[in-house]
Amino acid sequence: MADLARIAGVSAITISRALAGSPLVNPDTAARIKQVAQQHGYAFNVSARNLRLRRSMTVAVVVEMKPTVERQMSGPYPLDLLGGITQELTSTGYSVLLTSLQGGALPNVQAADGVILLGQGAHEDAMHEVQNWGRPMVVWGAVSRHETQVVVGSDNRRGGALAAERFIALGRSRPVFLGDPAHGEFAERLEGFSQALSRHGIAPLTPMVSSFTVGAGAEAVHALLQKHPQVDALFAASDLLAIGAIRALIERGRRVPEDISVIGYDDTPLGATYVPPLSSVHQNFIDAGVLLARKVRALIEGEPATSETLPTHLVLRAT
Amino acid sequence: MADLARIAGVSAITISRALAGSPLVNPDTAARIKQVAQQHGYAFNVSARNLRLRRSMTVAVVVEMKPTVERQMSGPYPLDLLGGITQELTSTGYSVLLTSLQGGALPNVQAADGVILLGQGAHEDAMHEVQNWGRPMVVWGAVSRHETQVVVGSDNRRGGALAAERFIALGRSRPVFLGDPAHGEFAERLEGFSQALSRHGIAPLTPMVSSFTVGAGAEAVHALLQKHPQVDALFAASDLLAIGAIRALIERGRRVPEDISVIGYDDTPLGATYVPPLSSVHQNFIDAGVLLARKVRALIEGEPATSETLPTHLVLRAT
DNA sequence: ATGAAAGCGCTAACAG
DNA sequence: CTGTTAGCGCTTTCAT
Repeated sequence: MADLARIAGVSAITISRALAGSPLVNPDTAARIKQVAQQHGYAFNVSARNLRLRRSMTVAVVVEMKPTVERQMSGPYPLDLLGGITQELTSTGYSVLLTSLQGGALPNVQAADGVILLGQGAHEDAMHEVQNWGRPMVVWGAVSRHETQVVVGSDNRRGGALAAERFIALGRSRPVFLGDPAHGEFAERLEGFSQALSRHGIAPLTPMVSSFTVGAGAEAVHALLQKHPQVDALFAASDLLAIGAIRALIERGRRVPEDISVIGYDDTPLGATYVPPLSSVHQNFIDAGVLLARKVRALIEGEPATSETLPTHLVLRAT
Repeated sequence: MADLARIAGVSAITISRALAGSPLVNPDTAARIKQVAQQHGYAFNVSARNLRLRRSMTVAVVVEMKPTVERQMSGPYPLDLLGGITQELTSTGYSVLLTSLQGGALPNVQAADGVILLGQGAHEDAMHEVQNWGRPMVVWGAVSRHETQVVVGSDNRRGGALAAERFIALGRSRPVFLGDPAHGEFAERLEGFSQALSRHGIAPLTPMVSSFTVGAGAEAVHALLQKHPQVDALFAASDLLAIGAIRALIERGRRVPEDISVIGYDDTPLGATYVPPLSSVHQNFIDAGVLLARKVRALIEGEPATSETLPTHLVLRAT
C-alpha cells in the first residue's frame, strides 16, 4: 500500500479506504487507485488486516473424516452439507477451513472466528473440545439433545413419524426400527416413529444394531427374523442399513414390499438407484449447510442465533 | 507474549522460541514458559506470525461444488480426496481452505501458500484462473493433458486397458465405450481401452453420451441398441453411467453378464451394492489426496515436484 | 475528502 | 542460552 500510495500520489490510508470501498474517499480518486492497484499487480495482505482487525474471516468446519469404509459410504451427505456451508460463507467474505480433530487442532484452526461442528456423533467429546476454544460454535446434529448449544438438525422426529404413518396407512402392524439410538439423531427418529405408532396401539421392535454399514443391517435382520418371523414393516435409520436389511430379507425369502415394507433415511443416490428403489426420508443437506453458515455468521457478528429444525419429507419409491 | 514475558521474567523472544520448540532455549526455561502459557490461557496469534513470516500455512482446495444432482451423485469421490488431503496437510501444520470458484476468489484464498485444484473437468478455465494467482499449484485430473502443470491422476489408460483385457479374456468381440471424451480423464480411459482392443483387431463403439448421470447412461444405451443390437461388452467411464446402462440393457431384455459384460469406473459403493454388483475399475482417492498434499507442500517449500500417475486395478464382481 | 501517528503480535537478525 | 531492535502491512483514532 505504501508503494501504491507513492505511485498514486496519495497516502497509504487513502489506498486502504479506496480499496475497501469507503465512502470517505472521492470516487475519482478511488477509481484511479483501483486501476493503479490492478496495473501493478498489487496483492492485498490478509494477514496484516487480520492482525490489525483481530479476526481471521475464517470459519473452521470440523468433520469426522476417519477414512473408514463405513464412513466413506455415508456418501454425499457431508459433501452436500459442506457445499451449502461453503457457498453461503464464501459469498459473504468468510473462508472455510476444513479440519478433522485428529492430532490436536492447529493454530490456524483455533484462530477461526467461528466453528461449525458436523455430526456430534455418539461421542460428544468433539463438541466439548471445540467448545473449549471459546469461539462461536454451531453444531449439526440432534437438536433436542443440547439446550445450551446452537444446533441445526433436520426434523428427525417428524421423519420417524412419517415412516410410521406410512406403515399404518399400509395396514402394517408389526414394525421394526433399525438403528443404534446411542446416536442422537437416530434416537430422535426412533422417538418420532414410536410415538406415532403408539397412537395406534403399536410398539416397534428395536433389535440391536452394531454400526452403520450394509453388513450390520443385514446381520441384524437375519437375527431378528429368527425370533420374529412375522414382522411386516421396517424403518431403518439410514439408507445403508435399509439396503442391508432388504438384502437379508430377500435371502430369507421375504418379498419387498409385498411381505414387508421398508423405509430408509437420508434419501441417498445409493438408495434411489437400488433395486428395488428404496423409499426414504429426505433431508436437504445443502439448505442445512446454508443455515449452519448463517448461524455462525450471526454469532460471530454478535447477533443472537437459535437452534433450528429443518423440515423432512418422505420419498416413496418401490419399497 | 509480552505479558507472558513479564510473568515468566524473560523476554518476548524467549517466549517465542520456547513455544516454537527452538533448541536455543534452555529446556527448563522452555518447560516453565509452556506451563505459564497454559495457566494463563495464552492464545497464540496466527495472523501476527503469518504477517511476520509472510506465509499463511494454508492450502486452498478448489472444488467444483455446484449443487447439481449429477455432481452430488458422483458421491464419495471428492470427499475421499478431501479426506486424504486434509489428513496429510493438517498433520504437517498446514490448514485446508475449502473453496469453490464461484463469485471470484476471496482474499483469504489468494493468500494461501498453495492451491490444489480438484477436477480440471472439461472446462479448463478454472485452471487458468487459479494459475493467475501465481501460487504453487497441483491439479487432480488427466496427467497426459498438461505438461506444464504438476498433475496427479490415476492411471486412466491402464484402467481402460484392464477393462479391455477382461473383455478379451471373456471372448467378447463387440465392445462399447460409454463416456464423453471431452472430459480429459474419460478420454484417457477410452485411449487405453481402444489401444488394448486394437491389439486384437477390435475397435469399440463410442456412442454419444451427454452427461454423467444414470439417466444419460440409460438413454445412450437405448439409442445404441437400436443400431447395434449385437454388442456384448460395455465399459463405462463411471459407475453411474454403468448403472444407467445396465438398467437400459435389462429393459431391452439383455442379461447381464450372460449376454453382455459391463465394467464401470471408480468402484463406488453405489456400484458395489447395486444388483447385480458392478465390476469396476478402482482408484484409491485417499492415497491420491495424500499425494496431492505432499506435492503442493514440496512446491511450497521450494522442492521440485513432478506429475504422477496412481495405479488402478479392476475389481471383478457380478457383471 | 485526505493525512499523520500509532500499534495489532510476532520473529529474523544481530548482538551479548 | 538470552536480549534488543526493528519491521512485516494494514487500519483506527484524531486531526486538518
